[in-house]
Amino acid sequence: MKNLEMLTYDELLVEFKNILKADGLKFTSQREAILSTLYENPQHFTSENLYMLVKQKHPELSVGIATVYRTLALLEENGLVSSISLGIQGKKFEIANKPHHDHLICESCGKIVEFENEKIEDLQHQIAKENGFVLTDHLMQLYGICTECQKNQSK
Amino acid sequence: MKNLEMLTYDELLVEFKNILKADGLKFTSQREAILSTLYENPQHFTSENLYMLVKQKHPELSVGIATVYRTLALLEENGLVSSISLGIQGKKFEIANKPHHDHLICESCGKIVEFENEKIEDLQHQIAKENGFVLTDHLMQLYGICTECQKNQSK
DNA sequence: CTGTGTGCAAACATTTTGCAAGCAG
DNA sequence: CTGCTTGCAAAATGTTTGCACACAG
Repeated sequence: MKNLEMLTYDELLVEFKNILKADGLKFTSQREAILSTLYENPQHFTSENLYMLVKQKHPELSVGIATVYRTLALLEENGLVSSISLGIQGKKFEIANKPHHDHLICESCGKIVEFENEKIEDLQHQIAKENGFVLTDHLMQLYGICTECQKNQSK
Repeated sequence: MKNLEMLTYDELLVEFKNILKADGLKFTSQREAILSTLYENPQHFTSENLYMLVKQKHPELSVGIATVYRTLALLEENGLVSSISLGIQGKKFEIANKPHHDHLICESCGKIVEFENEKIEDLQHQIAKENGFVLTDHLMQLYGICTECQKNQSK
């Protein structure tokens, strides 16, 4: 697969259209609305959040929640979005046009900070190797209390 | 909290009873059945799996799925079981009487291998610190294909 | 006895699916 | 035109809750 890091929206769109064409699928206004909303809001969305925002940004389209689910699944299968599953906050999605990274999550306010660390990635590959696994993916989430919430708690 | 690593079942039971007493809760045969089933089967259970196994092992009790959920929540709050949430496989629980570890998961057969790596833990703390977080917990899951599934796939 | 714990069924939240109509190619 | 895509509502899934009875302390 092409390297998706730091694509512009137009490049992302072309990439999406290519994927659709390759699979005999169609480019629809709903699919574009979902992709553009994800691109313009590089946050972490639940399906519900995204559904709301897409409706708000594209009131002319009648987008159903089912389409959001179906499109997210399609985008995720093709690597255009990635998801993390947080415990109580549910599953969240984000556009995958940035370098691989992991998440640091504030247990108090829900804030998500992204980070990358090559040393850890190396160690992960080493661990997989030691256990005879071929590594395909990984998930690392650090939970803690952010600076601001630490202050608020001590009040 | 007391260090729960490598407790015998009797020690674990005492620990559980102490927690119950401290909270004004009661020790019931259902709660014991669930705890002992978890202890005797140090695997990773979904709520449903555990429910089935408890019923099978204790046919004299009529244990409901609601009790399994309630007891798992109680045990997890008190650190006697821990859970990981796998994407499609759902949330899984395991008894927490062993040292902290993370999981290496085969995407083909679902096998789960446990591992621990101090270097990674150190790096995680360092990352949290750099971002002003106080780390309370973390989750790391490596996904890959295990040795056996690699063989089967190449057939 | 008192109040917690229980199973059951209903309620819930989230996600998936069947369907007939819409529309991209 | 063809058949993929859509919204809708129904269904399925996983989890929680209200309730009346059971039972631990």
